[in-house]
Formats: sequence, C-alpha cells, structure tokens
Amino acid sequence: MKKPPEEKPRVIDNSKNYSFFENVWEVVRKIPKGRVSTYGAIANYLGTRSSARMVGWAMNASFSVKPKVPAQRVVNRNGMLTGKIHFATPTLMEELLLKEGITVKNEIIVDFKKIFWDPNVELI
DNA sequence: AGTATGACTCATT
DNA sequence: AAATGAGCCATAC
Repeated sequence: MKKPPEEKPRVIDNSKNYSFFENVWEVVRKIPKGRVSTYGAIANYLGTRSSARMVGWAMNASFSVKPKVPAQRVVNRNGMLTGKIHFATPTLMEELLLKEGITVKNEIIVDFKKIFWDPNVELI
C-alpha cells in the first residue's frame, strides 16, 4: 500500500505516518495554474507558520516525487523567486511561471498580491 | 549523537 | 526604513 486515501489535509498531524513533506506536496499540487502561494502560507496551513523553512526543504525534495509538484508556484512572502537557483536551471522557474501567465520582473512576481493563493482561505 | 545549514518569517533595534 | 537576531525543525555530515 502506498498511502491511505487522504481525507482532509487541513490541520495536519505531522507526527508519524504522514510526513510533513507529503502534506506540503499535497497542498502545493492544489495551487491552481496561474496562481502562486508562499512558504509561510503553506506552513501556516499545516499548523505552524514558523515552519516555513521546512516547506522550502520539502520543495527541495519534491523534485524526485511524483506526481510533479509545481514548485515554481511557491515563492517567498515578497513574491520573490528565491528558490529559482534550486531548479535545473536558474531560469527554469521563471520560464514555467511565464508559461502559466505569470509575469516575473527582476525575480519578483508582478501583481503577486492579486494572484496569491492562500490555502487557508481558498482551500477549505 | 551533536552541530550546522537552509527555497523563511517576524519582532526588535 | 533598513539591518539584525531569533525561532523554527527536518536533513546532512
């Protein structure tokens, strides 16, 4: 058995069976195309807003996970593509976002506030 | 097993 | 307003 059918991610009990990372990936996959979220928002959704670093860590591990995790839709709270350097190429993240209709200028997402997707609000 | 590091964020100075 | 320090906790060494 790979993993039991998930019920409601909401507040996750990241104690044992469910790893913190898997929860992060699940939430990130739910980010609609053309929208973006932040590490902090995801961390907050998982229960601890201070664990934003772990979200970033989970993204680093997300490259070897399937289905693919749209890591390019996760940026820091300023809308800055801080994680681009971790992609295959430093420009890949921006390219992917651009293909989704998101404009990136100087490594900052334009109209970031408008396309910001907060799991706490949208993903009830 | 202990220390160091990180795709972050917030409060304080 | 910009800079600094602290909190956070899972991996890596």
